Amino acid sequence: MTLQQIAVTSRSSETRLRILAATRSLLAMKGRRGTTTREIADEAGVNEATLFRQFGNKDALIDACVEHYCSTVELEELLASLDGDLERDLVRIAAALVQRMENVRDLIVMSLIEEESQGSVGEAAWRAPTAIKKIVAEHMAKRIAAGELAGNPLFLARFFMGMIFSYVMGRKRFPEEYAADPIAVIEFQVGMFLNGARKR
Amino acid sequence: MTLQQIAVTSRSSETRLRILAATRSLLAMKGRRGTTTREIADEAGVNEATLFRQFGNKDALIDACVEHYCSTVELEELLASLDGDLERDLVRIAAALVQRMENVRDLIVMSLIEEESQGSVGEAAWRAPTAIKKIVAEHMAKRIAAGELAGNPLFLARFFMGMIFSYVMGRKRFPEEYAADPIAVIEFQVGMFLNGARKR
DNA sequence: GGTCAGTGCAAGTACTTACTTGCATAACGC
DNA sequence: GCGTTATGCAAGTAAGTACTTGCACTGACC
Repeated sequence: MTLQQIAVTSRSSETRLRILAATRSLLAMKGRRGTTTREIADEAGVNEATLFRQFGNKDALIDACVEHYCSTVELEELLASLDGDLERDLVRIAAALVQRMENVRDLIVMSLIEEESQGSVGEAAWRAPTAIKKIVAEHMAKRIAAGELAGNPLFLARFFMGMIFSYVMGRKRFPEEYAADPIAVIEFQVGMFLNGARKR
Repeated sequence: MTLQQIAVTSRSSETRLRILAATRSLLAMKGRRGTTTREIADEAGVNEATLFRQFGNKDALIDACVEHYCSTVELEELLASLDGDLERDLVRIAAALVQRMENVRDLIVMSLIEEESQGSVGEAAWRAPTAIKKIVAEHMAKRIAAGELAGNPLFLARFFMGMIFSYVMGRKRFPEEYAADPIAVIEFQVGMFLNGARKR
């Protein structure tokens, strides 16, 4: 690869990013079929032909978009931030989960539509959340072993994840109801969860 | 209206039902834009022209479909089935919520897509669930007043609803994970909720 | 038997949309 | 200045899609 090619690639990769961003936002609003390539090009401030020259066709573009925004997340920092205090740890995990889920919220919704759930969206959208869910399950298992919590670690993890999931979706669909401080809501939810699962 | 018209109407109303059913199932799979009138007609075993003669245009058809499947639910029998036992009542409410939400699950998902949430789907899909949510909130208020539960009735109702919501969605998206007996899951969830909210 | 609404059928219209293509131009490294 | 590469522009193609229309048929009612 010559120096020229490198420079050229960097120019083109910038337009690629703009196209991906436009695709993403339109996809969230209108869905796969509702989004037209012309709209994407306009939103990205790019000619429609450029879009096809870069990605080949619409499907490949959407695949690239999904992959780009669902790249595997580094979760080491999350794990590193846990300090052993049950409630504090769960709040931190919940906060991370809320953040990652909101990042790909629209893609998650798309993955719930039957047609999309078989495509690339279905798997990719849940990558970060399921990774965190695994962490949660392991955490639960430890705490159960330590006698702090009671129940099945997988069930608890699912419950925990569902709690966050419904919060993220609720905030999107009913913003006026969920106007409260997110931290406070997270703490309330974790509190409910902890009371519910704590061994008594 | 002559007797002939009545008979005719009953014939046409049967085809209307078939069209509505077809619309619904395709809508769930492919979304508003992804569903074509030709597909609907084929699925309903009806000529495409009939579809337009009956409903005028595609939008009106979809509106009619949504309205038809989101008709207000009679909740008296639910209220009547409550007997004052906190846990048993909550299980019954949860079961009703699961059932109604699953009935309109696809429409609920559609209502989460930005474009649809302004249309007729957005409001109609949540009719039954919000009606039940109101019941839940009143129930919670009573139990809080009675000193059995602690917290804000609205928050509790939201939490309760979110719990069920995530279960219904989870069952759709990850059927293998949620293969367990629904009743058992509901009881588990209600148990978690109760422990979480119970005054201590 | 005659009437009439509801439907099937086939063809057609107007529009959108994914995708292409040929050419001019701008950016960049040499 | 020169070649290469990415892009803009404009026009076009092929397919799909919402919706229409005219005609023939059926089946219930009078």
